[in-house]
Amino acid sequence: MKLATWNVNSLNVRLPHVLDWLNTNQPDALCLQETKQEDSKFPYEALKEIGYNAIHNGQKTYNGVAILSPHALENVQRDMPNFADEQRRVIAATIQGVRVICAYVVNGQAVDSDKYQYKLRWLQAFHAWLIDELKQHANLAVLGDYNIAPQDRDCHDPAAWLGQVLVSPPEREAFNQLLSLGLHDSFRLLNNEDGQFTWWDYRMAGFRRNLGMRIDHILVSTPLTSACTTCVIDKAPRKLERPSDHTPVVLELNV
DNA sequence: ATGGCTTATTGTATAAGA
Repeated sequence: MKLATWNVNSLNVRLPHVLDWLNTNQPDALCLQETKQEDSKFPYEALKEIGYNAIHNGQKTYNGVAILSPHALENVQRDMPNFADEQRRVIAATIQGVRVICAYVVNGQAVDSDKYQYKLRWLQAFHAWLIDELKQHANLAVLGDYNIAPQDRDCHDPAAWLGQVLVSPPEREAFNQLLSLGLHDSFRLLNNEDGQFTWWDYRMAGFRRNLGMRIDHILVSTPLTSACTTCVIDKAPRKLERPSDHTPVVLELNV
């Protein structure tokens, strides 16, 4: 089974890249974030033409998450049941016996902002909800844009970013609290290299200079860890014309 | 040097992302 996550920064703009990537990589599930469109605009037909079913939890302009799969998407959940939120950031489904959660975690903007407080509250609710999900699903994968670089080696310049949003201690603590539930950063199960990033700023030639952050993650429950075979960051889509600022993370499992 | 790009909006500048 191949699972992937990709913040596309507008599915309307990125649809050609997504269709090409699906055709080339043939994942069993692709989780998208920042579709930035209402459900009525979602390209169900174009995806169906290449053999992909889709579920979407969208809104105009901001946020929006989707799961694409050639298989049946069962037991679909939109939004966290324990957290009333206007922002469409969560969708989940069971695919071939694996519970797949797609999440777009709050950015937080700046540590002294209301959005940062919302981010911490959101992560607290996410933690509580994942306790329930883990009780129900032994095989659980939580994919998405976490907007947290877990360690200094996941940031191109820890000194410049010290204490800032994406790396601040409370955010990292919230991430570690998710790991404490019995979830595992699949990339770090299989790759110990520094300087491995999933997002690069559009400005300052960030990608060319590898000025990035590793903020997109695939967490897996303990029963899935021994099944993980490879986890790679696919930088190819970031090199295309008019790319998303994020690039896909891809996990292969023997299930 | 708090910007640099990119996206969406019913816009002609602003907000947001990270």
